[in-house]
Amino acid sequence: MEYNFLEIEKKWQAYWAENKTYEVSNDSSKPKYYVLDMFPYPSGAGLHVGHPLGYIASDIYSRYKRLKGFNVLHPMGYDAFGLPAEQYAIQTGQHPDITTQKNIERYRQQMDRIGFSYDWSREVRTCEPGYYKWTQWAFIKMFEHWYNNASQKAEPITKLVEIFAKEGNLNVDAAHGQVDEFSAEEWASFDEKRKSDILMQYRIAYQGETSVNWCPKLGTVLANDEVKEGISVRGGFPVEQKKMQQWQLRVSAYAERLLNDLDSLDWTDSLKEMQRNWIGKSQGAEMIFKVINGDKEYDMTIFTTRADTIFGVTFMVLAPESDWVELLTSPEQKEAVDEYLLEAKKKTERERIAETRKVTGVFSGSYAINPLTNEKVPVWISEYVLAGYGTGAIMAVPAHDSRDYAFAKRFDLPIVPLIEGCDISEESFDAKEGKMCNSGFLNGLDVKEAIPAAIDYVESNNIGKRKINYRLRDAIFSRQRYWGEPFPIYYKDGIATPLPESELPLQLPVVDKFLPTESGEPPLARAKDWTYNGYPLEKSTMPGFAGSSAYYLRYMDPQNDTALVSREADEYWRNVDLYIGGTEHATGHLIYSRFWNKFLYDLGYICENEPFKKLINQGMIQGRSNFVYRIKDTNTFVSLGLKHQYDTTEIHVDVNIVHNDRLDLDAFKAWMPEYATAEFILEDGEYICGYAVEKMSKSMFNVVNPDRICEDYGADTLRLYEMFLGPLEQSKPWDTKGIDGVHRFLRKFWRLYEKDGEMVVTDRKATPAELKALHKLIAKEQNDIEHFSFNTTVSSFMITVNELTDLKCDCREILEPLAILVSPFAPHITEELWQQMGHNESIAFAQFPEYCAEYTAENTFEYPVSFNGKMRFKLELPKSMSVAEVQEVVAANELTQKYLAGASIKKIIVVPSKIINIVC
RNA sequence: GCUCAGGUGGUGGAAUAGGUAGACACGCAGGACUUAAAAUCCUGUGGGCAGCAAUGCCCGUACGGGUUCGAUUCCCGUCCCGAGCACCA
Repeated sequence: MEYNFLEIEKKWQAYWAENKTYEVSNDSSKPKYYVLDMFPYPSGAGLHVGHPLGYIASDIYSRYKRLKGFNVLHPMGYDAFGLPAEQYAIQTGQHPDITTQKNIERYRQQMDRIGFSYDWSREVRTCEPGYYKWTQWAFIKMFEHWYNNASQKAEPITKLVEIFAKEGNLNVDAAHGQVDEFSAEEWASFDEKRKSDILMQYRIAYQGETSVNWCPKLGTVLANDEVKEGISVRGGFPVEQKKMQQWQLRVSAYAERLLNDLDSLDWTDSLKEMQRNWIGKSQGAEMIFKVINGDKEYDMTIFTTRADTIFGVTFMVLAPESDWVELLTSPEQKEAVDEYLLEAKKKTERERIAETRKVTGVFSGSYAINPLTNEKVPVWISEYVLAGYGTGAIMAVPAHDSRDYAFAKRFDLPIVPLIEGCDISEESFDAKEGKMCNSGFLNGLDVKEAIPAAIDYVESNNIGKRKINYRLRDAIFSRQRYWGEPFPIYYKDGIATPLPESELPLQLPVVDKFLPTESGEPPLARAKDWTYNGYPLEKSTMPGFAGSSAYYLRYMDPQNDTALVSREADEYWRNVDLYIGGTEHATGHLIYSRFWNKFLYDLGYICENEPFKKLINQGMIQGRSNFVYRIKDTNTFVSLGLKHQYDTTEIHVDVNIVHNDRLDLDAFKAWMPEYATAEFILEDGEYICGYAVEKMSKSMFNVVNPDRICEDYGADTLRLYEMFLGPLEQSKPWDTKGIDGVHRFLRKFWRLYEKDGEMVVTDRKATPAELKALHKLIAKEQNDIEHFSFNTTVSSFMITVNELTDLKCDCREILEPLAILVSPFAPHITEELWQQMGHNESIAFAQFPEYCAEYTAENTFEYPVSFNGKMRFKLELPKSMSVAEVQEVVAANELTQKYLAGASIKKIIVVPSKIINIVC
């Protein structure tokens, strides 16, 4: 019987579904292991071969862990709220729920076909009320808590109110927004609205005016990680800065913990580094400068990491959006400043980035007094200072900061060097090294000593204090969209109030259209009676990352309608042991999830401080596009090797009608009507296509659908081939060139068990050579899988099967464990073989550990013998021999004498089971 | 500009704590079976030199140095590709 993968795979997929083979219990005496994939957004295009890469790897690991005796939680679900479904709804009027359900169905079919061992009884969908109830619940909890810097955790807002009533806010060390100091008496005198406004500045989920990334084309605001180079990640539309009232999450309160706890995680260094950069901790000092506009005087605070350069300050710079601009613009300069601000405002974020190196600015007309030298320096306004970082104002030290230097050169401002012997004629000297000069009491100190010395001085003279700044911003949490979680918030006399928990979930209302209203309100304003007890409900919805921030907790206990996750379920599963997904979430989802997890941890709802212990970033699978070359103004196509003889146009051709870069001519003619009459200039009777590695996308005609691979080769071949392609973490183009080799392996594997249509598995004793082949594989496979080196594991399978074929192996003693070893990679074929051998219980795979223990390893080793590092011959010796014994044997060996050729041995280096080197 | 990860045959890639570089697979070439093809199987396949031959020798992991009996692996410098951040004071 031939290896009939279509029949086999259909049979076992049905069997697994019917027997609920992969459902997993929360109640088990086995140790737990939690393997998670980043759940997909179900897009209309379906899965392409790139998507399953990580899923196949996690499935292999899950199956492996089950074999090793773990109770494995391996769930899957859908990140179902999102922009594409809504954009589609706007265009077609089709409710996003309908398209989403349809896409999910398609995804499920595609995933089932690959033979994943997910426990589908635990599936979650972020757009279902039963799920988003808990997203809303968490939001209310964040609304009802504040972050206490003293205890380094979230605490109930009711406790804060008690403190305010007792002693005001003077001694409260909290993460907060703009608030003035007040006493207990003052607090008592405030009205409800004022109290509510103040508390809002402390809440972890809070509402406030902020400069946001506004995307006019999408009609919504976006988070920083949803914008790349001034363009929206989804859709690719320009983004501008706009001040708006928005819900936000005080992620910045957790900056220090998010940073510190990275050390405890088993993530790649590059990913941790990305998060460290995103959090962007910098230590420095805040300093107060007196600023004078005509006869008015103010104290202005700036932030610097280089307090030591205070003697070199020759001007100050404000961000154009800074509140100081209005206060410090002199009447004479008003016109020039207004003009500059207008220019700056007109530019989109993208233009500002593009003009990064173009120096612009305007003099405000005011002056600042250097608190150490009492020198008077001008205050300028320039785009190169960012409003959102530090205080939006800086002291400029052109000698030792490249940006200040460029500005000083452009506007002809003085430059005062502060480090002995530094050359600042061409560029600033930014390095933190050298001896200070021109710096009063700091003279002679090394820069590294001068920084703390300067800050000490500033602190003891009350002109500033030590300060740590983070680049991490609070997450903007409102979206002016329809297809997202509604906020469980209503406005009672203008005061934002959470719904009672019993009212959750607050379901997404019915609307007639999905566009914003004519007056610019979000789509929810179209809903009839969008109120609670007669009070208006919040009209914006939550962003995409809301639903994905805690989904891994929900899988632990997906049907629970009284808690996000029960205490028992959480204490059993704890957190994700292995998380596999793309690196594109490094500064989005992976920060928000860690924040969300830490918040719930602070409140005692869950027992682990970090959500994802180990994380692996699978590489992207790129497309491999093919090209044909049309001779200009004809319908004739010339093969790659001959195209230089003609003037041609390069045209993308569907990779599905190209095999090993050879074009299928008939399929090409049938592909599009305009090519029906195409003519070809061939080389050696074939049309050779050009190729390029590009992103896999419809427009490049390079999308390869996994269904098609399953159809032609089978799911097991697809699984093996995706792993064989190269290291998991590496990005690589999809190229079907090698898939035949992998498919050939599976057929060889099949033939090991079956000859001439019959199962040939005997009960004879295995030979030493057969046992050796198997043991090599067992040792290699365990080590490789633990290191996620799946590509080399597949190679080892091939080697072993080749060896056993040569040995004409037919004994159960070898073939039974071999099937088990291959099963995580190719589960369908191994189940079938297992069954045909007479083992009906597929669950018998659990015997794996016994098989490993039963066999002992080889006890001799073939040493390469080198002379001064050059390998000469091999020598087989028992592993149990001591180094001294080996040295003796080697010295006496006749081949040694031959290669010595009269020279004398200086020493013999023996590395057990590695090498023998003779130094002579 | 800063940070991180890389650079190995015609191709994808192996080499686990510094120990036989190129496993395995693709491709290519030759052969077996066949009327023929497909499928399958076998052999060869980094470069150079010598030899009828088995075989032997030399060079080779981006480039230049260093440490070592021995370096793809460790250290220093240069070049090149990729990713992330990008006026963060």
